[in-house]
Amino acid sequence: MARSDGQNLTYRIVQALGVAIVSGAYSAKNPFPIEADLCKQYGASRSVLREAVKMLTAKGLLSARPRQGTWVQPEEAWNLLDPDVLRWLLERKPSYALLREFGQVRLAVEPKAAALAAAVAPREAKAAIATALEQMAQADRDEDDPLPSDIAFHLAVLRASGNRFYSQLSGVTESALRISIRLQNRYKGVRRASVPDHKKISDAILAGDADGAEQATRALIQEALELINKADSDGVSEPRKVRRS
Amino acid sequence: MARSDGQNLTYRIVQALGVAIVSGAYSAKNPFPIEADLCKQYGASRSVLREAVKMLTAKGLLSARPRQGTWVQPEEAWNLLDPDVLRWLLERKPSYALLREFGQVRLAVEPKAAALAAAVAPREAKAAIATALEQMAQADRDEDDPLPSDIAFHLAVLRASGNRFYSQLSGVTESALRISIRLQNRYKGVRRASVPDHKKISDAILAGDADGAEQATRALIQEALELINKADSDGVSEPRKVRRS
DNA sequence: CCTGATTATTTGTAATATAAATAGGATTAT
DNA sequence: ATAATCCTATTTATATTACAAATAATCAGG
Repeated sequence: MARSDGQNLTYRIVQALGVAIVSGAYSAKNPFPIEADLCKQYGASRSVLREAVKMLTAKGLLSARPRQGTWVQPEEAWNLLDPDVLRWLLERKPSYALLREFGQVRLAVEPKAAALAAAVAPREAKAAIATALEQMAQADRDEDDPLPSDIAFHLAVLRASGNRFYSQLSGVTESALRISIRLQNRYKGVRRASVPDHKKISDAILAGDADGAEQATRALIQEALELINKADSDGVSEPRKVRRS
Repeated sequence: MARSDGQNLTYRIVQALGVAIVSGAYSAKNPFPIEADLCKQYGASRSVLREAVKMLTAKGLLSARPRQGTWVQPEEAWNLLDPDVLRWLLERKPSYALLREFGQVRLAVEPKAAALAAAVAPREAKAAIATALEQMAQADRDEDDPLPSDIAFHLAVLRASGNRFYSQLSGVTESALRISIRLQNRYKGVRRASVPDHKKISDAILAGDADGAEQATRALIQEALELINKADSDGVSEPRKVRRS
């Protein structure tokens, strides 16, 4: 697994420490503990603990030096685009600021991905988009939760772009979408998935209409972004923590 | 250090293995070695070697299971947006495909970053952009290498956007820009830094003209991207490996 | 007060032992 | 013969201990 699930002790510690770090649990008055103390705290051997710390170091969260200890890196050094890091941040410390910033990324990227998908995606990739749309419509009719198919739709578009960096973003988009859409639900009440808006995108991509796909996607995400800004300025309570999956 | 420089044994092994992995050194006929063999190969203890492997696992390059061994993840799982991973890829295995894909990312992101910078950047951040432009002009006059100031300019714009994800991208943009601009040099002959094009961007940002900044940036990157495509279809030799910094 | 040696602390590296997981082969029952 | 089960070998996971290296803090001597 690429993700840090709870399969073994090391990954459990990575998860626990990662969450604690991005939640701001460590600071000047509560510095990051030394190895020995963390071993005691988690009941783990030095080997395991050091491996966990090294994984967090690889994600830009920590840094270490002999005698100086191990410390939390400044936030600018964190690999925000690492799926684990972004997930920890969004699940434990969701903020309108972060949602807005990620919304801006989506607004920059997804319309271009849709345009590329329209222009160059192979038949199967386009089919995956159509399938996600169909499931979304189905969920809408049955008044099921549209979230999974909504997410699947956006990921399918990113993947269909054929751009590896965009595909890569699907990993982090998944977390962000989950939080964003939950916010929309709470703000607008029971969610009616905007099937027609998504259908416009899908139709344009299937028809090979790059411009149309780009504009339709931009409109959709612009709306989501505006909702975030509106909820923020209206002072709607910050999006709540989410249960771990 | 967030980057894997050669400070200690673990990081040297991370670097060596990371490069080997992204270069495709391991495959079905040459599977990733078991711990014991890697220890011998690098003359390191199991602790050090395991910590290095864990760091590469955190970057999505490796995965491991008891009895099954450690193996290289499929390329889709690699954290392409990890600065180390992208640097290894671009330095060791630069391809037009990857440069084009990263160019598409820049084309999506940088114009929006410039627009944001024009709209919201504080005075110091704008000043940093102006300074980079000035150094670029200076280098141009003195026929010095314009590369460092060119890079500094783009990073300053990304940072001035105030969007943490865009700032984050500056880490990976640095590697990609270095390769891209080298390519332009070889293709167009001695490079004359396009100071006027960058000045347009800087002026618009300083004037708070978001649309102007966006369009000027788009034009600049579009040109760079077209050059990559042109060099590719003209069959110009693939960009060469770069010495390690 | 400064300078340089000393010490103490923390991470870095090494070596070894045992546990857990599991692919693949051997065994047994039907 | 086939299927289910057990066994075994291999590889990573975890634990423990020891020592090395780096360096901040302390102390001694001028």
